[in-house]
Amino acid sequence: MTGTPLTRSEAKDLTRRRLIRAALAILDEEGEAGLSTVKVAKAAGIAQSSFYVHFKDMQELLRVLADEGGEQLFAAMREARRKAREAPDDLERHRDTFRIPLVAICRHPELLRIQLRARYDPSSSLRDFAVATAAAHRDHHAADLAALGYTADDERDRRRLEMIAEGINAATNALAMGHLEGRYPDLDEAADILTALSRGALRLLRSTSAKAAPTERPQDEAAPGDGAQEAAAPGDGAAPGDGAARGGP
Amino acid sequence: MTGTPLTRSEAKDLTRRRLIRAALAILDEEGEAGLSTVKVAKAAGIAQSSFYVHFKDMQELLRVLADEGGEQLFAAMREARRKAREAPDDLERHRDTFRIPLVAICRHPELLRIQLRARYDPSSSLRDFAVATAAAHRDHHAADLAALGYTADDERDRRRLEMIAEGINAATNALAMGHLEGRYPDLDEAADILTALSRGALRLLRSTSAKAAPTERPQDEAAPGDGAQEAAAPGDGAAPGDGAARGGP
DNA sequence: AATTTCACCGATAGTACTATCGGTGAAATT
DNA sequence: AATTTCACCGATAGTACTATCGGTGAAATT
Repeated sequence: MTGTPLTRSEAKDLTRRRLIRAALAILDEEGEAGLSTVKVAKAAGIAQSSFYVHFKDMQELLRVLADEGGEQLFAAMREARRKAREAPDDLERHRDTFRIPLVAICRHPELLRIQLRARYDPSSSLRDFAVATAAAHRDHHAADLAALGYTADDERDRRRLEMIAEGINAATNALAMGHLEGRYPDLDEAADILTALSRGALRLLRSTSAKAAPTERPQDEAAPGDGAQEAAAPGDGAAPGDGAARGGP
Repeated sequence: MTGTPLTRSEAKDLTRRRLIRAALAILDEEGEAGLSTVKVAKAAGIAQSSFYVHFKDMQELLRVLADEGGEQLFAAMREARRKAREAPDDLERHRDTFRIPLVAICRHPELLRIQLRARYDPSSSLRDFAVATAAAHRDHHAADLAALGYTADDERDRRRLEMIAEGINAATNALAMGHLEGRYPDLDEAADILTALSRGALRLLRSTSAKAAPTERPQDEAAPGDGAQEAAAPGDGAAPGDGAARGGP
């Protein structure tokens, strides 16, 4: 309200941030097609032509947005994994592995929404970013599974881990969006479903990789201090008529 | 090559179809942002202004496209379920429930791609269509699970079935796209992963719903002739430390 | 105090697109 | 054979946007 003794570059930086903010809001509300220098500049409170004082063109603003958004998403994910590792017991910990990403998504849904849209849109300037982010999440998740003891020695197992990670990530995104759309009011329920999905897939991985290399002990090169690793998988390799029976070409 | 004795309305219908074809191709290759009456008309071999002989505006063409595409997708899905029911043994049948949708998607990837893009894009004319299609698939899948004996009596179970269906569908789409991007060359492997994911989730559903209503026999109102229903779930309600332990509000 | 810098402005040329309108010739109808 | 219909055409007015350019005044520098 009182004095705003801003230096010139501070003021510039402030408008720059206002532009980015405005772009993010418009992107979320109207989509990439609704984005224009006119709208962004107006929303930020400057003339359309002044847009170019801050960015070469809209493409550049989007690139900056992608960088920052990616950073934010990744930070949220790191945080999630960290918190999950801190959980009191292994049961809560495993559930948190799914609940925390859900919560993180719901805190900044616009980032995921924008990413989901751009992922398969060839006309999107954010496509490369979206593809890279999705890949990073997938690899991160797959690495996490590997650290849990589901080692992937041969090509096929590695691919399986990747598929599980990608599938679970897709399901996580879908349930988070469903929550935001009001269909699944309780995030804990969603986390339970994801936990169950994950367990099922990992059980498959366990049993067949045990068949492929029966003498191997997956704990060997696992992450430190993960004693109980996967409380589930009771009957283990016993799942009777599982897909494992097939011996493809 | 020889004579093309087309009646006037036949010729008109032909150009109309060419317009739709062209729009679909451009939509897939360049996205909704790349679509224009200029491009579509040119690709169909007519003048831009003649576009309006066939459609009121681009919006209308997209609506027609959505209707036809939705019909096609749904037909493919019905076909998939039908084939799955025809499979020789229950094992193959269950796997086919996942393999066939994957194959169907890969036969016409542009339809899914377009749908995935529009799903969360507020600027898309196809958004309503995409949302409706996704809901239809989810409900269809959930109904399928219910028919398998996973009855959903109370609100919570119904929601769980829906979440599983939505999660599995999202994973199916993700793996199909991954296949098309060359990451998962073998669709059978992807089907195995989906089967495993599904089994895990259904095991959860089984065990907790058995706890909630222990005397109930789910076969009662299930689809006819599904004797073996879910070969898996061996230890059944025994899964030791599953999420079922939690009794949230 | 004089000078320079620069964030911002309004005006505007250029681009891409939509949607209408009058005209044309062959198909369809009479 | 005469007339009508209509799928298609080219031209064009209108809209929305991008990106540049010269100008301005306050901040920053000298």
